Amino acid sequence: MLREVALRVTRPRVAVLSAVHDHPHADTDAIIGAVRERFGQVSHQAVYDVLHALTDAGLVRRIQPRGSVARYESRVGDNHHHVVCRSCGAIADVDCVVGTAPCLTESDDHGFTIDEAEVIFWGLCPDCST
Amino acid sequence: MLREVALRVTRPRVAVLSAVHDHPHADTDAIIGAVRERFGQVSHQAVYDVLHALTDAGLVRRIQPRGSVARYESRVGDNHHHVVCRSCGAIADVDCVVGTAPCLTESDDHGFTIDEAEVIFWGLCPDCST
DNA sequence: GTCATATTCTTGACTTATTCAAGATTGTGG
DNA sequence: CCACAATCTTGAATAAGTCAAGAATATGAC
Repeated sequence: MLREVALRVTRPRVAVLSAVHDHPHADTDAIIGAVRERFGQVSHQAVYDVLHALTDAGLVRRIQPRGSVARYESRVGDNHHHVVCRSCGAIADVDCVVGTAPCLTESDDHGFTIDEAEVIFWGLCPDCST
Repeated sequence: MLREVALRVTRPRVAVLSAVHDHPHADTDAIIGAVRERFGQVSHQAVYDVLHALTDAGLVRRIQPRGSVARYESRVGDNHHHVVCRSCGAIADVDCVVGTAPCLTESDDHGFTIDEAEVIFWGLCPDCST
C-alpha cells in the first residue's frame, strides 16, 4: 500500500498503518501506544509525520469531531460518515447518504467549489442512553 | 436574551454575545479582541467561560471544522450547515437540508439515539478557486 | 435602597496536542 | 554498493484551552 502511493517503506510507516487498520477511530496517542507495543520504540514525532503523510496520500482519513482530538481510520474512498456519542465520545461508521444527491448538494453554495460533504451525527450510544 | 435563559447579565457576557453576533464564525481569539475593543479589559478566561455558558444555554453554537480552532456563531435553532474553504479556511452558511429527511436519517444507527446531523461541505471559496 | 450570597470574573499557573528545527539515519534508484 | 533525498530522532517550543483560588458583583429578599 505504501509503495502504491510512492511512500518509502519504513518501520514507523508500516507500524502506524497497521495500527490504524487495527484500531479504527483511534487518536494519535492510542496509535503511538499501539505502534510501540508491536514495533518497539518510535518517536511521537515520527507518528505525527507518518499520519500526515498517510493522510495526504489518501491511505488514511483524519476525522475530528468538535471537542475531540484528531482521530484516524483506514476506511477511505467511500465517503462514509460517523455517529458520535455526546456522552462517551464513542464513534461508529454510518454508510448513509453515499451518492444520495440531497446530502451532497446544498441550496446555495456561495460560489464555493465543493468537493466533499462530511456528515457527523450526534447522539447517545447504546451504553450511554440507558 | 441572557435573562431569558436564566444567565446573569454581566459586562463580559453582553460583550461576548454581541461580539459573536457581529462576527459570525469568529474564533475565540478574535472574539477576545472584539470584546476588548468595545468593552475594555476582559480576561480571556472570562471569555472562555462565557462562551461555554452561552453554548450550554443555546444562545450560540460552537463549530469546529477539522484543522480549525473553535468558532462560534449566533445563528442557532435552524440547524443550518457550513461550507469551509480548504485553502483559506473561510466559512459560509448553507441553508440546505433543513427538515429534509434524507440527511437526518442514516441507514444504520448502530443503536445510537441521534439528535443532530451536522454537515460540513469542503471545497474552495470564490477567491481561492482562481 | 441595602444586604447576603451564590455566581461570575480575574489572575496566573498548568496541561495537552501538536508543530518546529537540527542533525543522524536509512530506503531506494542507479 | 553508493549517494542522496527522504525520513526519523531528539528536544524544545507553541497554541488552545483548562484548573484553581481569591476578589468582585448581579440578584432576590428584606
